[in-house]
Amino acid sequence: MARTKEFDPDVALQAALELFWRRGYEATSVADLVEHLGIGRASIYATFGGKHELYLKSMDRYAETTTNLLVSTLSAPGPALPGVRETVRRLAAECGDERRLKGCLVTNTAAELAPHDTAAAHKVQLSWEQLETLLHASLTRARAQGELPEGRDPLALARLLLVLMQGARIVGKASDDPIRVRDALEQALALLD
Amino acid sequence: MARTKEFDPDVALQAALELFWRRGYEATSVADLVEHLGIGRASIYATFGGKHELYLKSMDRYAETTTNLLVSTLSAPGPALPGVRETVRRLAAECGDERRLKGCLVTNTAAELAPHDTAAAHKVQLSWEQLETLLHASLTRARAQGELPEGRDPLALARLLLVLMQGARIVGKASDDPIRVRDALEQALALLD
DNA sequence: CTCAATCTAGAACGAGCGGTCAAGAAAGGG
DNA sequence: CCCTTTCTTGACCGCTCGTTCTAGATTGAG
Repeated sequence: MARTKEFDPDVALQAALELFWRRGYEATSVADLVEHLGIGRASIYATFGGKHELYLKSMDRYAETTTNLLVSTLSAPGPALPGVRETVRRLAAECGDERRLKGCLVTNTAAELAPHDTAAAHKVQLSWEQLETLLHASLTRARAQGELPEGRDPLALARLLLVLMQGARIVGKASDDPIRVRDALEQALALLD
Repeated sequence: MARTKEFDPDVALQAALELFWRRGYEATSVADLVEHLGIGRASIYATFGGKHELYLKSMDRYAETTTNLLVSTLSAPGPALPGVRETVRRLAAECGDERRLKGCLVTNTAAELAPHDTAAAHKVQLSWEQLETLLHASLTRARAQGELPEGRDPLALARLLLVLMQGARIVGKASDDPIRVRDALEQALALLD
């Protein structure tokens, strides 16, 4: 048999995610990854295949985590709107502390890589499709349960929230005034009353 | 006297803006700039000072152009809301053709540079401040003229539009379905009725 | 104990980066 | 015509990038 790995690939992937999330793709060098993952250069290439593949795998890990959180928030029985509000308000809270600097990995990827990296762009589209679908489902349920006034379009509202959430991540990243983002998000939530 | 320049610095700056706008900061090399500006490497450094300074000057040029367009659209006499609607709908139109791939230089800068480039971050904040102020002014005028229903908060609405517009640029960049962005923007415009 | 397999550590690779410099060309006042 | 000044050209700098390779260490089956 062969020698056993001295590190946990899952832990290393999480560390890579943190780094890419905070600094972006181009600004993260392989040397940075070696330092923060605590494993050798060659081990990274043997385990993950290279910088670009590692980034894509980090995106997968990120999507799993956020989807799980999203599903559990939006799938509570009973009224559906509170889950939607909580999702939006959690975002507003993140834009109010230091987490805002990292933004959202999907949003960051859309801005930095999507125009010239089809694999990354595809993952971005999948993530947005999923978020839109989950919001659409919740809003449809809300309307069926009478939580949403007549005449509101659940799909269009879901798209509004989707686009607004991406904007909030971007604005939060470069604007140190959390009130601006909170105002915007609260205005959108007012559309649900 | 000395030899005269063989190129127009203004034209060169505009070409640099186009390149940075399309590809971003890191992905644009000095060699790319030499090729697209049609001037020598040393001329770039003598005229603009270097890649980073050239980027900041490109941001200034971009801000001038967009501010001029914005002001002229929002400053028509009479009703104020049509100008706001036109501004938002023009954005929706841009997200529907190939211009969506470039996004907005300010939004792109916020995503790529703001966390670790204070000079760029400052220019981003100025641009947003200006957009928010102009929208706020128009919405305030609209309410004073009775175009906006009672109970609407002009500043909060301006912030909603600001954040939403940034989101639209990002989503438009990586999503080839223009309906999604248009739905979102139209939903927001519905808040003005 | 042997051996094949798989790990780790780190040197080394070519390519590309942003930036600089030296040499020659153009312009116009004296 | 000369001379100072500023331009252009293109070679060149040191450095960092992502990736590969080599050498040696560790593993467990036979």
